[in-house]
Amino acid sequence: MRTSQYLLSTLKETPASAEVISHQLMLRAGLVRNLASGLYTWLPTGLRVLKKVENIVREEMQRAGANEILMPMVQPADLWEESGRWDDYGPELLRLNDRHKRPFVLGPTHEEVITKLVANELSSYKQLPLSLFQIQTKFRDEIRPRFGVMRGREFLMKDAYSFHLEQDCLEKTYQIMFDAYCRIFDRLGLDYRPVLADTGSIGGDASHEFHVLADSGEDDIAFSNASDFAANIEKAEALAPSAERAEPTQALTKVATPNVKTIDDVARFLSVDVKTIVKTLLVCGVENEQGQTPLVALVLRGDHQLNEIKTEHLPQVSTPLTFASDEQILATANCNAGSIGPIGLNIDVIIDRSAAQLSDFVCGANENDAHYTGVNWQRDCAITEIADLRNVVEGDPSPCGQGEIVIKRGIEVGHIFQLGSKYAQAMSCAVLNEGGKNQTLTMGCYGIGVSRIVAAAIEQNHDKYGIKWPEAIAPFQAAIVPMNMAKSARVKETAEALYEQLSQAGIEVLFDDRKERPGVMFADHELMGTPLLLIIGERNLDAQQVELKNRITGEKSLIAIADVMSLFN
RNA sequence: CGGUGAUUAGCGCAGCUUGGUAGCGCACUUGGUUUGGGUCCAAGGGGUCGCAAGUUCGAAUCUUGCAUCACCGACCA
Repeated sequence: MRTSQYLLSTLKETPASAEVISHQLMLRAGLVRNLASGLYTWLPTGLRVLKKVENIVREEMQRAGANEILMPMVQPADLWEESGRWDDYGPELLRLNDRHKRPFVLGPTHEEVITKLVANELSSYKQLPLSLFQIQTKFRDEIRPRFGVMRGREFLMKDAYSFHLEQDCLEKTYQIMFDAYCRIFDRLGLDYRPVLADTGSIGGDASHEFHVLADSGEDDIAFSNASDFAANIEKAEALAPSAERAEPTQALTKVATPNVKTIDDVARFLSVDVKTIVKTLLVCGVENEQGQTPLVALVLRGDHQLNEIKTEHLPQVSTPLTFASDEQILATANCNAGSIGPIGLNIDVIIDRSAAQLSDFVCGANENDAHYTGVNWQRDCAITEIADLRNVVEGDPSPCGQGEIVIKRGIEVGHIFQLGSKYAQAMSCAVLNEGGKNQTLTMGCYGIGVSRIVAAAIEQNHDKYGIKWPEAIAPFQAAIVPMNMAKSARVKETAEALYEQLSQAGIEVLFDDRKERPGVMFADHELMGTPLLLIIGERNLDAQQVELKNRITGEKSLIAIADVMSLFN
């Protein structure tokens, strides 16, 4: 490719809207352009990278035995009604009508379509197991698109689905997919970790997310500093404190705390550590026989954060997790948020493991502008139920039993999941088993955010000059950069000949044939992250040499023109 | 969904307080100059100032409404 025929589109200045480095560089290097919130056009350079990522993913999925298919992006609403997700999926699901006013959705994922397909196509256990995948555009109407293609509304995803008669077969395929994912991210040259993930409301036994480690990531990952343990913070268990609860030493005392509302206020007002305060959160419970939804109280140590995923798993708590309104709080606790405590509440009270271990603590008095000090469990307030409600924090013992928790940020680029039979059941996806009986299938699903990988790779591989692509996904393998080609016939001839030779050999080379000064060319190629520059100038032509510059190492060297081809073997 | 801010040329911004012919830098075009790290000089092209209504002789500027975009928050007990 010649730059004179190519849409280079590099920018000197960073567009103001770009927050994270990958977004800035994707705009500056001319990879993408924004169309509307969360919607991006892929320019030639960006598309080259995207296609390379796509091909690696495709090759490894095929190697793992999956068949590629392509499903429609627009899906009829009745499929979603059949699975129950028309009501459950929420506002991220973009719904639309056709000219006959028939409802459709833009596919955010394809469990419904694929399960329907397999239900129609398969009739015998002999056809199992079966893995299918597609690489296709998805649409999710995100509440807050951000970070460029990292969290766009429209994005490219590889989604694979496997179908099995039995759980052990699913587990085998799950492991094959796990290994395939490791190969994919290894080949992409990314620093990644598989981490335990929550299985969500769907249930199932196992789920792993694959995270690229980067400070700009939106997920917190809990690692052990002494083992391979890694889990999404949503999933990481906070173990019960090993120490016994200390005996009470203080008397229960009600103190006036005018205008003291937050935990920090309380700590400051009473001059106590936030760790000796408990906070009581009121959330909506599940509907009872009378058709009412009572509140549920959650008690946590002041310095801890509620883990919403763990909380949603509690049978008493409604899904999705909903915090009580001010009116509900007043009706239940006789006070405003800010003065709630567990003592005397006549609703379910669920106490976090760490909060349950406190003694002589502080809590709200269920009376505005009042708190209790010297509170002790059992003496002042019965412990009815203890659960793991909080996010782990650094320094907690690792749930694997070895070492302490360390927390890092990650970008989720893959997620594999043992789905079970939720969709197969809903869509009547069954085959005849060996005994001639209809048997509902069990499924696995396996996703990779292809477009997100491009951004994640940049987050991990850049410097002040621009992108430093891992070789496997660089838009070009090399660029030919002639010095003053317009003035030197020799330089021009050499560059043209080399370009011809490399192109013929199928090397992806960008020939910078613009009439630009060297500095402009160098800056553009460094911004775009071309791994290897072939610099052709008068000064080395007498010796029949070109200069090489490596983008990753910055090393320069000379090589005979005749030997250039050998670089690409 | 809540809060904050923004919207003026392809990009980055000024002008608005105090209403009176729409500007700067980058990019682009032409000519010259320079040529191994974003040269320099000159001359140009390009904007319904987000949209709509209002005030006014006159609105980018003042008023109101709307839209879009961005950031923050959605842990309050």
